[in-house]
Amino acid sequence: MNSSCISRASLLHGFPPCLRVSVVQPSVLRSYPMSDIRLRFAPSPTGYLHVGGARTALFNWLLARKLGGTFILRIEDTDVARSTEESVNAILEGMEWLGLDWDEGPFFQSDLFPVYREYVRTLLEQGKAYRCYCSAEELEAKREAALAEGRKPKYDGSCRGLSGEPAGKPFVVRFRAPQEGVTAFDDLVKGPISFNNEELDDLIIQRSDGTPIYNFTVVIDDATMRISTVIRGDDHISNTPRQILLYEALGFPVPRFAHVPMILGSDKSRLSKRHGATSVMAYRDMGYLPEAMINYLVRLGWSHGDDEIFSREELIEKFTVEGIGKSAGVFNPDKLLWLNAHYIKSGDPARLAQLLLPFLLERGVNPADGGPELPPVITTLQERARTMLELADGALFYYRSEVLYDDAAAAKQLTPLQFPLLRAFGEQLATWEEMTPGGIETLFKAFCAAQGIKMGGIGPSVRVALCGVTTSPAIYDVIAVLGRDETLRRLECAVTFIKGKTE
RNA sequence: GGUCCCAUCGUCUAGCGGUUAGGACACUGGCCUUUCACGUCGGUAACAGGGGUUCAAAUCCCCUUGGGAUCACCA
Repeated sequence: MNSSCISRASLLHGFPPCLRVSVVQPSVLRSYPMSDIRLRFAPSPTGYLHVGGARTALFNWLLARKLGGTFILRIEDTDVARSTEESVNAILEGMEWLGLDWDEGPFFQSDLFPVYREYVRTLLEQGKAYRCYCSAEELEAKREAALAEGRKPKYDGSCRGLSGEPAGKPFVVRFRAPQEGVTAFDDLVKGPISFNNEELDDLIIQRSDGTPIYNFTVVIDDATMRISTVIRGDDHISNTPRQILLYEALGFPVPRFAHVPMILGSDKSRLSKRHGATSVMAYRDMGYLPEAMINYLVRLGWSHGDDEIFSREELIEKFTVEGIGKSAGVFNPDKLLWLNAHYIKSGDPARLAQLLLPFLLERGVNPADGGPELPPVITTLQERARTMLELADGALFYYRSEVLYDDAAAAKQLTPLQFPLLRAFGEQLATWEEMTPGGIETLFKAFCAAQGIKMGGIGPSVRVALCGVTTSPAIYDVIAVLGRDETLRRLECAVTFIKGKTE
């Protein structure tokens, strides 16, 4: 291995003592010697955490956890104009919601500008970079002309050989890229990829305002943070040869690359808002569980035989880069919904109760104000809710003091014909001992036998009396959760309602 | 347009020379059932096209076609 190169690089180019986040530095020092496996997620804070970014983060996190490596979060905010603090917070919030914890960082590239400038100076001194005085307008004009004539819109190198330095004139710094030869790498997911160097031009590494540019900072950071494998979106493939050239010019070892395919919308174009929500947090607000999102995301582009359901532990155990597919995949909300339903169905009611609370409060219901305990309520609803929204809506009737009768349901089930039945059933229930679902079922059976009716003769009207609607959890469960007193109260209300109707 | 990447049911995918091409979502038929669901049993549905290599190709190679990415003083 090239570990000697790595340690040399880190010794020579370690972090300056000026990192903004104070908790960061001790962990840097502590973790560096601990592991050679170092992965990172490096989003740019120009928006929320979208599902594509989240999946990239997940793959990095999974590999780090599987191999006992280190997972680093780095915020790529070198574009001061487009980066915002809200975006940083949104990304952090998304990562936390998904449970993707990081071992080092978050680092901010904007804190490292002096470091980058130092490397630029070195490259300049070594003649591996040069000042370019062409204006942005000039360049744009040349590019358009080239495109119009069908030539490559590539920098013409006019400042390559400049020696005089017009003082005071603004300049950018360009990397002097080799114009011949081939740059190749063996991508961990795509296989061997190579580019002719003549396709590459002298990329700008520092703007005229002195700030560095992504393709440069990403190399410096991945090298100094000793990232062993770079897992990122395959929209970065075409950047990779330029970056490799930079690694070499800087004398850094080149990391391994794994370019994961994009996520597409239903029309197979790049996933965007017009396909629906793309923000991870939007899914939380729509009532999705983080484990469903994780499970969905990991299966979009990664597989382990025919397995579909993975716990976090299983993922850490089974994840491999080899399992990542090469082709882009369509984001399928239906499957996400199915996974969400699965996790709601099999989730721990007490935990779901915690997660459900905000949705309930949003609907003006606070279980703390009275009514049945939330976990048993959830148990009756789990297999009929696909999202937390549906779970919340389904739980409302338990907590409303007034049952809201659906017109059609009341018209059909709360009739004078049912009046004596409901009243008689209430009388039976008032003295019934066993208030468990099974016990209540026994009561219903006995009641039906005594009245000479079938379940269909009493069940539906009791349901409407208690829930107000014709669709609800199993009626035995509802009664058990509501309790005798509340059930009797609602039965009485229904009886009164019928009486009111006939008068 | 140049360069690069990709190609199995509608969608996510298994397959890594020999399979009746499997699973999942969705759709759909039956069963279960006091409602709605859940569950369960079954069904429809794919190797983009053309050349090779091979006894044998969804699997390997080439071409075509189709999709995507990228060509910024964005990341």
